[in-house]
Amino acid sequence: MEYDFRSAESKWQKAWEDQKVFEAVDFSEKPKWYGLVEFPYPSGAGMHVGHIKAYSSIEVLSRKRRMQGYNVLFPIGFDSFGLPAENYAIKTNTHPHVITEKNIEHFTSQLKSVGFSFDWSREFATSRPDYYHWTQWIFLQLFKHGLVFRSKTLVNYCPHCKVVLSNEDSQGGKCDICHSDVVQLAKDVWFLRITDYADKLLEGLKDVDYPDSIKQQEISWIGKSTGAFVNFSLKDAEEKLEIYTTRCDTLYGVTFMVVAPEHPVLDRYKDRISNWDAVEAYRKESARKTEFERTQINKDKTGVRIEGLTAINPITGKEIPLFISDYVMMGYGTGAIMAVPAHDQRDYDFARKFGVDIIPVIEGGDIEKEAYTGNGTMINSDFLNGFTNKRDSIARMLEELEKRGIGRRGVQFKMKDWAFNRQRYWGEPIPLIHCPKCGVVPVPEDQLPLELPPVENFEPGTDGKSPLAKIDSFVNCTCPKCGGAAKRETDTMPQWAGSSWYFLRFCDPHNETAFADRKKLDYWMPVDHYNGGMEHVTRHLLYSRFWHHFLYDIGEVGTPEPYAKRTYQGMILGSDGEKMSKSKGNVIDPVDIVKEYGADTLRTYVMFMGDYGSAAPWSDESLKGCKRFLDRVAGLTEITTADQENAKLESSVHKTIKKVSEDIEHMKFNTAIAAMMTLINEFYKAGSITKSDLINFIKLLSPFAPHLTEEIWQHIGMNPDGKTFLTVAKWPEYDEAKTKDAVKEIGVQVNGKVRGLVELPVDCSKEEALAAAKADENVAKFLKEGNLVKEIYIPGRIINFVIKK
RNA sequence: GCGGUUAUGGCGGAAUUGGCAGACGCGCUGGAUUUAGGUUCCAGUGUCGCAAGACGUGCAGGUUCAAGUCCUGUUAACCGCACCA
Repeated sequence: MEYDFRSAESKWQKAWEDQKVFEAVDFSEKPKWYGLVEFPYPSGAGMHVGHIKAYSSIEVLSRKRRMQGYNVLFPIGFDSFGLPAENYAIKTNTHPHVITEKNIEHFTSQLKSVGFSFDWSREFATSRPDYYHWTQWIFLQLFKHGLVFRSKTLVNYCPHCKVVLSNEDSQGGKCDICHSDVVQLAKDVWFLRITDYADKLLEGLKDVDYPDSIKQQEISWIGKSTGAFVNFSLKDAEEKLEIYTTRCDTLYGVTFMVVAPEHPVLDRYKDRISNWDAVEAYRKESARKTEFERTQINKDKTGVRIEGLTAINPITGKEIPLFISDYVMMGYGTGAIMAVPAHDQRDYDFARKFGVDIIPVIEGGDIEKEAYTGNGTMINSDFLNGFTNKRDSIARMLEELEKRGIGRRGVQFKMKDWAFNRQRYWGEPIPLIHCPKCGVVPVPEDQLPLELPPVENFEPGTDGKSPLAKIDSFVNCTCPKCGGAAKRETDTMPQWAGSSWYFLRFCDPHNETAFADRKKLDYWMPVDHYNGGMEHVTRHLLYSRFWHHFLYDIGEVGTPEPYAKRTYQGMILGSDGEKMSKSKGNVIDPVDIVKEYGADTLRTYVMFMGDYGSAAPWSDESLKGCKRFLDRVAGLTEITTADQENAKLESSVHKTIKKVSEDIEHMKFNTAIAAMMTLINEFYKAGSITKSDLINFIKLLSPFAPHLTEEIWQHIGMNPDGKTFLTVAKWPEYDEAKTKDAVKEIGVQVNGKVRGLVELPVDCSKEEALAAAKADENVAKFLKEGNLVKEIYIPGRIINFVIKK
């Protein structure tokens, strides 16, 4: 068959679109299937090959589901708020809206050229008011339920981007956008209380089908630990200093305390601290350090002893010294610790440097050399002496602490509340109003969307305020509560806000009276299969699960978890094995590939290049191999000349249907394609095939190479009216009986080494099998070398003779 | 330091879960077609060996009739978190 992919691909894309083949129908007799991919940020650079790989898995599954008779929702939209558009706007003095819409248009045509079967009728962009109306609405619900709060605390601040960042956006002490070092600044910040949902986010993982690697990463990010809060008295003071510990049973070994430099207790006792100058100098120094310096260059412990304040070990009553040191973080626990130098290496290092006592309370190790962190019998610990099990001694101590009223059981999370405001223009305005009389007042829901006002200059202010702060007409407003003069919040939401609920909007994208109709949500949700990048596990995935759990709690959605199943794709590396980057010059533009080799070749190659979840380098040669395969598929029409089904070929076809069907389900796309390559090799070897063989073959290939197979389908007369598409034809079924061979060639081993091959009926008896094996000349030769002591026959697998020499 | 993942030809990777290691593709070698290059087609291709055969899944042991797969120890690489009390 003559096949020109350039004309055929655009022809079929148009035909599918005209006939609305991929539009999902709300409510249907068919079973529903909701497949989701992470909607793209419409960057000016356009589509990346990574997008192709990320989307192709759900694309293939969606196409297969349609052929299997499902009502499929496979939507796409744009996550279009964000810094790149804004920075570009600053550079070129163009409105980010204009740039964004232009990029969306460009991205749309690129995505369409690959032939993805998205339901474009549901497309939306998070930066359009009809969408962010509802992002703001959900924010107001969070506010009304006490999950939004403002607090002046130390936050991650990027001096380059001039924005406050969430913990998730500053992992490793680097700004996620520009990779500058993040500094700690005390700022007034809006937080979302994601920590209130820490337990639910942890528990919810038990009910979803995510790979362990994803679950583990979420679990460690949430970082739940159980332990105890213990109150330490300060000598001659009312105040108690509370600490958090996971090993309260080592309390007898506590010989000093350390508080974080930022700990507020110090200010309250300023007058009593005789070396206040030294304390303050140390505080200033650690404040100046970046997160990187504080955590990475930390081998040498530094600190200052606080003169004039003494703590008391609540269990022994002994006086112990108090220090400040930046190895204690204000952001975890209470910002103060009890130090057990005998059994914690950090405390040990500190104690050695500052000459504090080291009292062992667990037997074992060599305290002269290092802290002992292993298990052992409790010593020097009064009522705990003799305990050998950590769990028992902790339980016993907790009991004692509670009895004496000096401590209690407690839980801590590493995860922090979500810093939710950005001092930038291109994001959802936070719908809150500051009223001098009423305090913080939410914008009434009927006034949503609170639209972004036009701005002349997108540059963030040097005063750490958003560009919106410069627009008087936006800032000045009346308080919805008292009607007095008030000021609007001028910060916007972070980039992650819009994507925290977008999968819900796809269920009802044009709704003007609600974020989505509840009946439609109940029909489509949860997402059956969500594929995306590993880099979103501790951000988008966590954030969106949080919002969904919240919406569930307030009765807006029907399930706590939004995604029934989550998978991820491995990265496509440059052909040099390095991560693709402009500076390395190893970037592959998928649009170039579509133009030169066709969308089908690109799609097939991306799915064939290796294990879906693993990184794999790009190879032009392998890509050409896939093109060759598809050309051979096009050539199949030439050999579709047989009238009679060849039994052997028929069996191969059925085996392949089974293999491809199962492999797609398990996301083993590479072996699915390999099986089709094997089959086509058999086809050509046989010389001729039947029309039925061809139809089954193109059906299997259709999800991967939809254009070529659609063209063949028409070519062989299966689409007479131009509307009977292969794309929605019935997925082939296999006959289990025909996938089973009557005879099978199996290996014959002597002492575990293969010495021959015999062809045997699958159901043949042990006697027959062994006889046939022994008849093999080479096997017989090896059997002569010793006495036969054992005969093993596993039908269909192996024969093994054990001989003794 | 903690958690996770991985290690198989020249390369990307297979192996129905303990049963013929290297499917499929790339590359390479030889041949055919072609004026040549490219394309296409045929044959070959783990290593050593003329062969018989021996060896072979990071390394060292072990279990088993049989180990890429299970167990013990070990090394390396990658990813995530990290002074988390």
